[in-house]
Amino acid sequence: MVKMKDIALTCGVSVSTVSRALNGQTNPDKRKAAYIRQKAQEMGYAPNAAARTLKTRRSHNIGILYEDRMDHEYFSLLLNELRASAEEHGNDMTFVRHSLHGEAGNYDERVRRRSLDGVVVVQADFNSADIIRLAAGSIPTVVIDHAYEGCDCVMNDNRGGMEALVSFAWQKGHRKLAFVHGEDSVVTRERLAGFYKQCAELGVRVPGEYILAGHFHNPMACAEAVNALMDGQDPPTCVFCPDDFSCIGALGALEARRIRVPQDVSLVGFDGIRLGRMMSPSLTSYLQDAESMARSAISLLMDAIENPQTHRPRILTVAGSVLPGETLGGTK
Amino acid sequence: MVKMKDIALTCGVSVSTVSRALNGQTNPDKRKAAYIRQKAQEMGYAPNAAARTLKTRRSHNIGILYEDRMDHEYFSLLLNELRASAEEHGNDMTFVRHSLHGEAGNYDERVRRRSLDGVVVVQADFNSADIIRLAAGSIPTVVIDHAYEGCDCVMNDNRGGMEALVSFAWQKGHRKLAFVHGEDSVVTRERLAGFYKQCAELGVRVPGEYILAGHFHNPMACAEAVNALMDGQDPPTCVFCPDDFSCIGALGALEARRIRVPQDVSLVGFDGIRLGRMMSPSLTSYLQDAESMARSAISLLMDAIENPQTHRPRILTVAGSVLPGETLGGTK
DNA sequence: CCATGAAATGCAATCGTTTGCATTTATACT
DNA sequence: AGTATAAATGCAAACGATTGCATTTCATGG
Repeated sequence: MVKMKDIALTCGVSVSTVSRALNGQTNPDKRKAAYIRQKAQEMGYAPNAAARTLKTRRSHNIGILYEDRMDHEYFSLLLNELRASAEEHGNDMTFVRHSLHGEAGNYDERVRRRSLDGVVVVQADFNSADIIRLAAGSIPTVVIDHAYEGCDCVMNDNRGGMEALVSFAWQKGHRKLAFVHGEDSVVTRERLAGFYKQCAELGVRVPGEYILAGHFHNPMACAEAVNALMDGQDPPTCVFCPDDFSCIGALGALEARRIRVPQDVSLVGFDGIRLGRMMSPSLTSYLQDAESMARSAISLLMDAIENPQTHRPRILTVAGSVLPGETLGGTK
Repeated sequence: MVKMKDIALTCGVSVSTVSRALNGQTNPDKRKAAYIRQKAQEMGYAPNAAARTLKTRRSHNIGILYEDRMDHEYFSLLLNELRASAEEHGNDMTFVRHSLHGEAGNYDERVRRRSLDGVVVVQADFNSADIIRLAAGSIPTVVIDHAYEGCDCVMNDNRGGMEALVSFAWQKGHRKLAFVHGEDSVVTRERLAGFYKQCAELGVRVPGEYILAGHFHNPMACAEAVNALMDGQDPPTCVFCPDDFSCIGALGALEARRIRVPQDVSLVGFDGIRLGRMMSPSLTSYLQDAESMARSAISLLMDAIENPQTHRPRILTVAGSVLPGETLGGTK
């Protein structure tokens, strides 16, 4: 493994000079610096990140906290954009371990151990003491799709998205709107708020039995909820699902009952996954702008890392867009 | 940031003793070691990975090389299982950067820079000189779904899977089997081999026009190919697609032509994505055993890392299973 | 030609661990 | 009790970079 010392030897200069030449300092004069850089290149030099981190206390490596399985397209996309954005800022991306040999996690400890410059919390149990401690601590942290007091957050515009979807359904003539929502969380509360607000705005009455608790990313739970809705006295004409994946469960449930979508009942998802556009009937959904969210998150994080004294935590909301599809039709 | 020196001071011992106590060496006697460990815990000590890496040349961090977007469920699953498996072996997982500030990648250099103990190549341009250099180099590397001479590889049983699918369709009465395959690669060649072999075995004639080149994970390309097949003189009764996602494109194309699936034409995918089971008609597919593949890959990698002298590269094949679905029906 | 100041360079300490070797302390045996 | 032996401990040198400070080099102007 070639190191600065080797380069110094070959070039007949000191290690300090090599360091300064390679790091683009002003000191070594241009010709010599260029020469050193060329030699370094030729010799296949790669700076040792561990040594650099040890000395400078900057690892140029950011942590990604992702507890769940990575089979949710929205999160996969987010993850990918985060990585791309991190790379653009010259950072690597390391997963922060959840558990090690079965023992539960102490995220703060793991981040310090690897000298990570900051962390993006993509998906986690937001009520766990461990995450809360991390968010409240002094390590630069950006949380996605959850809001903590005094911590940087980037959220999809769940409220606005829901409002837009409700309006969209209303324009198509729907007046009986049901909402199967996901687990209690900031996301769910925002969507509920948007749903209620827009219904109120449009003068749509929402009977209590039209609001059901389901689960995110769980087609079976959504199917059950839809069955319950259809068994009710006065079934809705349009059902909003927790997400696209769940929506597909709803689709299956309706089909099993010989209820046609969208002729008899319309369905609306959330996320805007690619498959939703390909399948038939295509899903009506809300496309979250994962790329924009990721860029914002990394921007916030970089600012927190580079300007720790002036940085003030912010909560950013990123708008998406309604994605029209065949599951939402007009009413008779 | 509390370090060994601080613990040493509080405990009235030397740094070496702290180090040995914490690393479970035999040296310090049990009582003292326990005391030191307890103090360390109390003081919130986290070992500095950078320092340790610098000294020991082991980072306990493995690289993941993933060039493409992470929106392919099979790869997402694989990635997740790799991470879980890596963690079980006490390793973190860091993405190996693809490009930095636009400049193309030199993977070898990036791996050395971070002192990564090894790399898992999940998805990459297997023909690029850069990947080939990495696979041929001395850094422990495991490649997934591609075969390099003298390098550890873990492959899904593409050949066997294809054979099983062909048999399955044959049992259902299909005799006109078409295959839209993905980009040229080891995976595609294996699947083609399996397809031809099993057809030959069963005495099924395969006209040249039944074999079409498509693309992986590209529903539109697959739809086009299926259209071409249907426009032919003697359309097949069953079409094998490059993967489930593409298969959905085929489904759409057939629907657009008012060809019913599976009554008129059957479809078969590959991957076994979860959505395929939820949607309607559900997809007939081949479920790749991502968990098993990931575990094998990490096992191989750990062996290569820990026993560099005795380790001999191997090519492992992991079998999956046929996933019956509604897109494959019997023939009249 | 020499004094002067700026630019270039090198020296050496440091970051937090690990570890071989020397030294101290404890243990056991005669 | 004295000695041989083993266990425990500490010292100090790495690992590969960065950087403040001292020193050298060099160009410039008087």
